[in-house]
Amino acid sequence: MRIATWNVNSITARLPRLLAWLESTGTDVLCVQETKCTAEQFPADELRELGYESAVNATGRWNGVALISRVGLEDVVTGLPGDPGYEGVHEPRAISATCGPARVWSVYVPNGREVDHPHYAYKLQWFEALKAAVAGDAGGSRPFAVMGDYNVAPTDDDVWDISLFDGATHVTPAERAALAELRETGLSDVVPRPLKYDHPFTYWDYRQLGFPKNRGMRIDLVYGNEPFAKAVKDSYVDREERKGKGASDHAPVVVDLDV
DNA sequence: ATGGCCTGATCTTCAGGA
Repeated sequence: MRIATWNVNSITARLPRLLAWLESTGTDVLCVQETKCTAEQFPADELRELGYESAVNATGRWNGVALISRVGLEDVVTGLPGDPGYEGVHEPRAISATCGPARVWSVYVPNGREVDHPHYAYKLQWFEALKAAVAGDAGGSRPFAVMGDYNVAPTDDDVWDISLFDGATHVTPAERAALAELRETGLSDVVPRPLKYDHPFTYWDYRQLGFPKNRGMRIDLVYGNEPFAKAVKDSYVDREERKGKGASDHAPVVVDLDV
């Protein structure tokens, strides 16, 4: 089974690329982030024509997550149980379902903006709720993974130049501690291989030739439990999809499972 | 080419992204 995660930065703007990519890669299950659409605008019909079911948690121009599957989509849970909310709003940042042999989450962790911004405290609270919500399945015997845009670079090597991140979000000890606590529920970081250069970055800023200069970050992560991790045969970042006009600023992370 | 983003909505300017 081929499973992947991809922050598409608007599923409406990305639709032609998304459909072509699903067909060319033969992906069975895709976790999507930043749909940037309402539930009504979500392209369920176009996906169904390709043979995919979909489940979506989206409310408009910001955030939004989805699961797309051609191997089953059952027991959908929309949203994050215990979600702390931001300014009184429960944003669409999580959805989970059973897709064939695996239980899967698609998550879009809050950005945090600045370390002293309320959004950063929200980010850490959101991680706490995520940990509590996934702990049971993480320790279970069924293949299970939390996949998505974590908005945290796990190590200094996961950004192109750590010296440029002094005081910035995405690399702070508190954010990395949140990742470590999440792993302690029984999850491990399924690190993909890069298709070029020496590090599997998954995001490159649109600005200042970030992609051609490989000024990237690895912030799109696959956290799998032991049965999931044992089934991994290959994993890679599809940087080809970051190329050219009409690309998202994130590349898909693909995982091939022997399940 | 010596400087260079993209998205959708509040829609010709903005917030947000990371």
